[in-house]
Amino acid sequence: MARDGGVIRARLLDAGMRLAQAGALSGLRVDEIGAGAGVGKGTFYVHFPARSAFLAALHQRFQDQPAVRIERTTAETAPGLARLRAGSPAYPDGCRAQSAIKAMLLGARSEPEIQHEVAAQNARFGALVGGEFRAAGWPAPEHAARLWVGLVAEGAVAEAEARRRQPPLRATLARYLGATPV
Amino acid sequence: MARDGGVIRARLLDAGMRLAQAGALSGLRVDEIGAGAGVGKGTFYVHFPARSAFLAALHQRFQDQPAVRIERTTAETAPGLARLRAGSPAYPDGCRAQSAIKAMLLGARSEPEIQHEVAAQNARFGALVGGEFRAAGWPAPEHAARLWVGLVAEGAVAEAEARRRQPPLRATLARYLGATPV
DNA sequence: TGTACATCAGTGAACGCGCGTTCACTGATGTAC
DNA sequence: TGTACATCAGTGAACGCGCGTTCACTGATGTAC
Repeated sequence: MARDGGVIRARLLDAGMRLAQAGALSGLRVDEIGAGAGVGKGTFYVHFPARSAFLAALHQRFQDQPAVRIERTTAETAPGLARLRAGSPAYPDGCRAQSAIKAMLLGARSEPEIQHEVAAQNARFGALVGGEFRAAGWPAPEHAARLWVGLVAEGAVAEAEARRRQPPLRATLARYLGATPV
Repeated sequence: MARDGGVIRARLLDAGMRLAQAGALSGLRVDEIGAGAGVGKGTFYVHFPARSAFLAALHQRFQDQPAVRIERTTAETAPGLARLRAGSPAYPDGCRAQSAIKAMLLGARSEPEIQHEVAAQNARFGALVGGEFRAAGWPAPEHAARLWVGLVAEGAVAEAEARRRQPPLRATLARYLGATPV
């Protein structure tokens, strides 16, 4: 594992993502994950102490992608609603490049085994967004942030179901922020 | 069952709600439900053909309460954003009276066994809300409606976690609709 | 009123299966001399 | 270069447990005569 740079571990995670496209996180089976990665069932436990740790790693890996994308997009914008408007499309874009969105965004929060990790992730994200609302002078920035995160996630799920970008949906998102496009 | 007016069936559903407070829907065990209702495990199958049917009934029963409440609240308001503003607090209020909100609102959509029923419920709700946005002249009323439903649900979950009404959160919800309170 | 019989909700032990986890083993790779 | 040994990722059969579902039985209630 140290020697091969984590190739098999990565392949297991890849397989997990692929399988999560089809169903919920709770539907992932250890042996299917192994089979999907082209390794035996026992190999799974060489790389992960338990199924729940795998789920947590999978979720983390999923969230990394939109997070990185948002950072890159907004690095040079000043805090405030403008930055939210600039950064929010990055979230569905970052998700859309991945396949298991619905399982991740809908299922993860209610998966008891990883609820804690997921909540932590969301809180970190919420804190970031809260800063923007505070800079914009909204009266209850934490609440606004929480709702906004939920809104963006819902939008991402909708795009995932439609299987393509939905500009009117993104415009509607922006409108919720207070912009009123024609 | 016909004779007793469905008392035991109701007690099973009550027990299900009570148990769903603690964990996810997927955590509900048939024998625990029976025990919670004070009946034997086998009795469960006298009243429900399978566990999945029970989950669907539970979710339906949960959604009925906010639905009724919204109808009652908005019956005499004209269509449009005003009606959304008037009706939306009814949703968290209707949920808050119940205990299993998080399981219902977060978990149900990703529970493969009842996904279909849940989606149907949401669609019905979304169509209703879509009418308001259309009346208000929003450019993409279906998208707005879907996002709004998600937003209200997220707000209800947040209130459930806080275990009390959150007026600033509700004000923030209203603000997303375009009102800009001081 | 009393007796025999039918019905059916309720019961919980037993069944069966799926699946996460373990473990003794294999064989490839690295190291010492 | 060759030999012996150590290490450790990979393997899959076997284990064990939890849990949904079944089923033969009980006993209360209703009905016929």
